[in-house]
Amino acid sequence: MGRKKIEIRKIEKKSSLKVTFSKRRTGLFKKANELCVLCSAEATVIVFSPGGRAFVFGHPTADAVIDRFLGRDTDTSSRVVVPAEQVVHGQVQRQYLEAVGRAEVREEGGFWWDAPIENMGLNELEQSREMTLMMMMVMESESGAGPSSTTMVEYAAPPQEYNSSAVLHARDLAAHSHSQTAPQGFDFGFGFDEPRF
Amino acid sequence: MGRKKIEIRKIEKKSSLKVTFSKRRTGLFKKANELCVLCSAEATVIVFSPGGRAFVFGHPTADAVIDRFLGRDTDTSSRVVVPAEQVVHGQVQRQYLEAVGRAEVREEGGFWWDAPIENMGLNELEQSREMTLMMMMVMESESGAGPSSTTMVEYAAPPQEYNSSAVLHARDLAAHSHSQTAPQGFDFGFGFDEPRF
DNA sequence: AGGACTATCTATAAGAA
DNA sequence: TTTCTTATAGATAGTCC
Repeated sequence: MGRKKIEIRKIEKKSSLKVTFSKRRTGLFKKANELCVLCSAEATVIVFSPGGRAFVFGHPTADAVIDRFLGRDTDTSSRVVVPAEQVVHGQVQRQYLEAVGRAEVREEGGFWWDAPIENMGLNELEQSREMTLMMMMVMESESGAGPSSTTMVEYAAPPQEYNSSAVLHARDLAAHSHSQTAPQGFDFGFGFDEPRF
Repeated sequence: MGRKKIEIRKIEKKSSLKVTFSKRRTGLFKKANELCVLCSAEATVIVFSPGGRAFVFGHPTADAVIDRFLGRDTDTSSRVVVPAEQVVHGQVQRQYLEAVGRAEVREEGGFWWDAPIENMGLNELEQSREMTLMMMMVMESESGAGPSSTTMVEYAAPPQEYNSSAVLHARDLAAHSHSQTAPQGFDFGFGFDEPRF
């Protein structure tokens, strides 16, 4: 899709690889976003660069999950990469967080699934339990149990390299939703009698 | 990208939505795959259709994780959607599972991370712990600790609607790898002294 | 690292099988 | 609902900032 056709095989040239990784990662997230909006689907994408940095598109839940495994505290931030606008379409509420520089922002209402994310200071076992719950919530949110929120976040890979002065956490961003109330049940546009897809 | 430009907003026409979802999901997975191969990156994509069915592209780990949350046993199968070929590129070994009808296949060597996946019959808490470990392994595998395997799998959404006669689990498929031994460390083509990406 | 700029290549909307 | 076809919209390789 460029000046020249390329084979799909590892790019050996270091500089090209970086550029391509960046461009295609952005493209992948954009595609994921379009799929979500067009089809009222729920997509979560996690990409690890060869250097070990995690880039995430998806639920704030995935957001928190990654944080945990990077050994971060909730107040530790990660750099927001994408959403320049927030959109709410159809009956499945969907919102995009918008980066607002380093401004401090608090959520207006917050989602029902945000609560457990804020519980810090758990022991290892409890954290595991919590993650399980979070994962389940991801699944449940799709079942029509709650609103849906999508965001794209870039995570600095090694905690020790974390630079708090240049990053912003998704959870600290304002959620410019038109409505944060849970929709009264989803209308997917087709019945459940039919074979699901 | 078709005969006509479309707005990125919820498709109301039921039939169009289905077709678009299917096409774009496939396209998204393809893009994820290309990103992985081109850049030695590690991508995991989970898409929930509006009907609640989960489609996954990524590690067999993600595979197992999803299984767990769908309340399935390891021996429960899911339908393989994609990989028509297996590929091994560069120094980061990457392999694609190939669907072989309903034939029963066993892994030749299996990966180091497959072991915990086979441990069934755990209590809820242990399962959580296990999942935690699996998630961590996903992270670690990117750090150069082990080989990398990618597969695309479609999961029937509700366990109760699971139809064992028409599906095939990725873990039951033959891994046509040229080599299943762990690579002697990864060469990402650039040093770690430099800023990671 | 990200943008900007094209020439090209690729994904896909529509429609029909 | 997977496939094929074709016209187009969109993504991106190469290159310069």
